[in-house]
Amino acid sequence: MAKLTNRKNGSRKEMISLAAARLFREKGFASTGMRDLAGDVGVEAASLYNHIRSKSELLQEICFRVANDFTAQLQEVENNNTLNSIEKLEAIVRFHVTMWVNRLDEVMVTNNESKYLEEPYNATFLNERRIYVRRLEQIIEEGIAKGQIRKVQPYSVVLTLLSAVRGIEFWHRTKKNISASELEESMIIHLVEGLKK
Amino acid sequence: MAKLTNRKNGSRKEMISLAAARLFREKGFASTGMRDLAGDVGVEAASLYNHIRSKSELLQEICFRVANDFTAQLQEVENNNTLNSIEKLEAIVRFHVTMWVNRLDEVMVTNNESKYLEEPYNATFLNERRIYVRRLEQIIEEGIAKGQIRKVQPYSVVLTLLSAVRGIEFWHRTKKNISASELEESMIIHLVEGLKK
DNA sequence: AAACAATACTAACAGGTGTTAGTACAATTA
DNA sequence: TAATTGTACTAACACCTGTTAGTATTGTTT
Repeated sequence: MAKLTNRKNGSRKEMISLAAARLFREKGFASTGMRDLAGDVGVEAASLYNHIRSKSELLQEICFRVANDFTAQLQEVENNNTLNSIEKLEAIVRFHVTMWVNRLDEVMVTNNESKYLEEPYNATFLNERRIYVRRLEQIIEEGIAKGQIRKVQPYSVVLTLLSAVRGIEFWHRTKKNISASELEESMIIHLVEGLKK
Repeated sequence: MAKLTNRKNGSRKEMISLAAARLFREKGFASTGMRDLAGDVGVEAASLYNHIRSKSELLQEICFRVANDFTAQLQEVENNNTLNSIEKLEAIVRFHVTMWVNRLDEVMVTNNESKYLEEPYNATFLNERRIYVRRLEQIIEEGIAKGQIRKVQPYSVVLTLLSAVRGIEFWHRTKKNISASELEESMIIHLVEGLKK
C-alpha cells in the first residue's frame, strides 16, 4: 500500500500545513488551537495526530521550509558571476517581494511566530538568520570595495532591506490601489536605486 | 486619601503596564499569563485586579498610548510650515527611529499584538492606522506636486518607510556594531535621500 | 481612637489546552 | 479471502487560563 497511501498521506499533511500557516498568521501560533485547525481541515482534533507529531512540528516545518527557500536563492545569487553587486541586491530584494506577495502566510509565520519554536530549533533558526544577514552584508561590502555601491553602513542597509518588504503585509489587505508588479518596481527603485554610486 | 493613593496606584499601575509591555513583546500577548505578569511585579495574580480591569485593558492602553504619540507628532509636523515635504518626511522617519530605539517594548507590542485587541478597539486601531498612512501619503503627494519629491508611488513608499524601521528590532539584540545615531543617519540617507528630486 | 481606602492574600470557578489510548471502519495488498 | 494499513472517531487526561469572592493587613485621614 506504500505509494498510494504515502501520496494520500502527503496531500493530507499538506492540507493541514497549509491551514496551519493561515491560522498561525491570522490568530498567532499560541492562539490557534488544535480544535480550530481540525475544524478547518474538517476533522476532529485527535485525528490530526495520524498525520503530524505535534503542533510544534507544524511550526518547525513552516519556518524551516521558508528559511531554506530564502537560503537556496541566496546561494544561487552568490554563485551567479554575471551579476554585479547592485544586481545581486536587486535580485534578492525581488525574491523577497515575490515571497511576501505569493506566500504571505508562511513568510509571516516565519517572521512573527518563530519565537515559539522549541529548542533547539529556535536557536538554530536564529543562527541561520544571523548567517543570512551576514552574507547580505558581505555582498554590500564587496560592492563598496569594488566601487559599485555607495559608502553605506552594510548592517543598517541589510536590516532596512529585509524589513521594508514587510510592508507588503498591509498591502495584502487592500490590493486594489496598486498591482504586485508596480509594488515590486517601486520598492526596487526606492530601496536599491539609492545605493548605486 | 485621594492624592497619595492615586500616586501610589498610578506608579503601581505603571509598573504593571511596563512589565506587561516587556512580557507581551517577549512571549506574545496570548502566551503571557497573568501569573507570569504577577511574578514579574512580585505579587499574586489575583492582586493585579486591584489595579487593572483585565488583561485586555493592558494591551489597549499600550497600543493606544503609542498610537496617540505617533499621531500627535505627525500633527506637529503637518503644522510646521517651515518644513518642505522632504524635511517633513525626514522628521517623521527620525521620530519613528527614535520610538523604535527608545520604546521598543511598547512599539513592538503595538505592531505585533494589536490584533488581540477586543472589538471595537481593534477596528478603531486599524482605522487610526489607515488614516495615519493616508496622511503620510498626502505629504508625499504634495511634495510631488510641488516638485520637491521624485515621482514615486506614495502608498508603496509609505509602506516601505513604516516597515523599514522595524529592522531596529534585530539591532536591539546586538547593539554593539553600530550606535543608535549612526543607525538613524544611515536609515535617513537610505530611505529619504533617494526621494529628493 | 475610629473609620476608611488601598492593596495584598488564598481558594476556587468554569472553560480551554495539547495530547494519548483505544477502537471502528474502509481500502489496499498478499 | 485474510491480513494489513491508514485514518477517522469518542473519551479522557492533567494542566493551564483569566477572573471573582471573600478576607486580612496596612497605612492614612478624620
